[in-house]
Amino acid sequence: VNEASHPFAGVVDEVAPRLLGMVLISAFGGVECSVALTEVEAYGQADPASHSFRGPSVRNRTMFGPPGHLYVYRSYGIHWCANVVTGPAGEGAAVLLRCGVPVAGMSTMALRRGRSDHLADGPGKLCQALAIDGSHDGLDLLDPESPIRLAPGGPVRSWTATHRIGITRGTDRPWRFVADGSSYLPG
DNA sequence: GAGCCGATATTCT
DNA sequence: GAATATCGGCTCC
Repeated sequence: VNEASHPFAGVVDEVAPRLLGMVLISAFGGVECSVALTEVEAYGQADPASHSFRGPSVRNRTMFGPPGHLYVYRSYGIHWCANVVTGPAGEGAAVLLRCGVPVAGMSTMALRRGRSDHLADGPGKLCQALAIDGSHDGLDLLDPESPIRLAPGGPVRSWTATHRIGITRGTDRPWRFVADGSSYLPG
């Protein structure tokens, strides 16, 4: 499969909304948990808000790898955050997965979260519910053998683009994408 | 619900 | 030393 035909090889802010409605699945210990993505954010090349802005480093090197792979980083020293790498290898772009609605494995996700609501309505919570951590950085999300993968989901009718959350630079870019409709709202 | 704040690891100045 | 792509507990309403 050449890079140009890869589903996530395009420009990050065009790929990002296409992730809405897709199902992120984790399978550990024979238990499959999944969420349908409802909120994502694009982080691109020459983007001062992006981890890739200052070039490759030990932390962000996965961002500069091929598209469709999982980039996981630690946020505020406490939480894990998951991203889908986009664009051709070498570009350094990725989409942060901010929110999803539970699809399967709810009881396991509730155990991991220590509560039965608000299972994946935030980037750190989403990773905790799916048991995603730094050891999973670099996994190929489109590999059927991968314990963490992406699958097509129900269609998202429409989405809204707004400013990104929790950043202080590059705030002008409307690169946060939220699926419209009550069943897809964060929270 | 909104607003404040501490926890904590890694990067950057 | 300061900042950070967050969260949960706490106070107030």
